[in-house]
Amino acid sequence: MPELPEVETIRRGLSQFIVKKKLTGTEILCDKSFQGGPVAGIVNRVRRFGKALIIDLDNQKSLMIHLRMTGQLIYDGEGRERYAAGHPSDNFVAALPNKQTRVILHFDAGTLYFNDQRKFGFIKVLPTAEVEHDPFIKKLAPEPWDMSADNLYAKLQRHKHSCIKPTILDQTIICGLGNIYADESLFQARIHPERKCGTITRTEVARLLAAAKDVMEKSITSGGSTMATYVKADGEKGDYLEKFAQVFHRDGKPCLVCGTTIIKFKVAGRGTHICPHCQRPPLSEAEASACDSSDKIPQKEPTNA
DNA sequence: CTAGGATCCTGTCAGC
DNA sequence: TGCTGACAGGATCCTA
Repeated sequence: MPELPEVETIRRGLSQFIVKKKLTGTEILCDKSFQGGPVAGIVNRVRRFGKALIIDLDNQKSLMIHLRMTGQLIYDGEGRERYAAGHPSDNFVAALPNKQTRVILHFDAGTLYFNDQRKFGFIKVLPTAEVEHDPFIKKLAPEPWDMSADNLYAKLQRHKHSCIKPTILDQTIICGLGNIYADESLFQARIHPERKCGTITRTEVARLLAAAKDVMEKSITSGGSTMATYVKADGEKGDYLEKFAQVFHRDGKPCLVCGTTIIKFKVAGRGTHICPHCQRPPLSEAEASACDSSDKIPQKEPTNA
């Protein structure tokens, strides 16, 4: 799915097109993709909590939308405009609804299609007052901009035996990072994704937090990333990967910092990209126990040729 | 409590 | 061409 920058890009785009418009009804093409009863009303605003999008109506009802891995939102204006976010494919120009359309939201002056290939995403109707008490929303950690390095360090200490990468993908630890930005942040902070959280120094945590903010800010500024899958809410392709990605999907290519070949491997089941020179591998148990200097960053020389 | 793996679902792509 | 297995920008559930 889109990560935080993509969802924020979608939020900004969608706000322009549906705020003040009237949602007149819904068509559910896939029961799994929609929770709740019939809904209608004027759109007051479009909010975002982490990677979840919230459309508030003027009658105390809200729609919560989570795109997960393959969701996309396509807004058809009054004939001319089509604004899309999510899986670009041909859905942006093809006739809708199509095979992947799960829910259709009818507005008085347009139509919003929720497409989702893998059906992991969903739209849920709930009272506006309950949005912030929703189990998913409630559990979300602060976003990097609202979190101190000390706070993050303390949280990582509670998972000291876990690898750093899957831990920062946990939205209850830090909110907003997904697979791309986790890889990019770790690269920028020069931290190997398999380092145990307990070995990450305060200095490194500060660097990681700064990197997370930096890569996501840059992506939001450029309108979100694209991997042939995600485009801006106005249908233009975001170009984060081309412009800013240092490691993601660059395996086999030279590191832009040192020239070492970027490699891809799996960490906790997720595809992971690193520069093996810039991101030194973690120490082995034996090496770690031989090193008792706590202010020293435990790293060893790269082993790649 | 943490840690790791399986799982939801469909489509695409590489390799026979 | 057709088949098969691997994989995919997320998050939850189950087990140890």
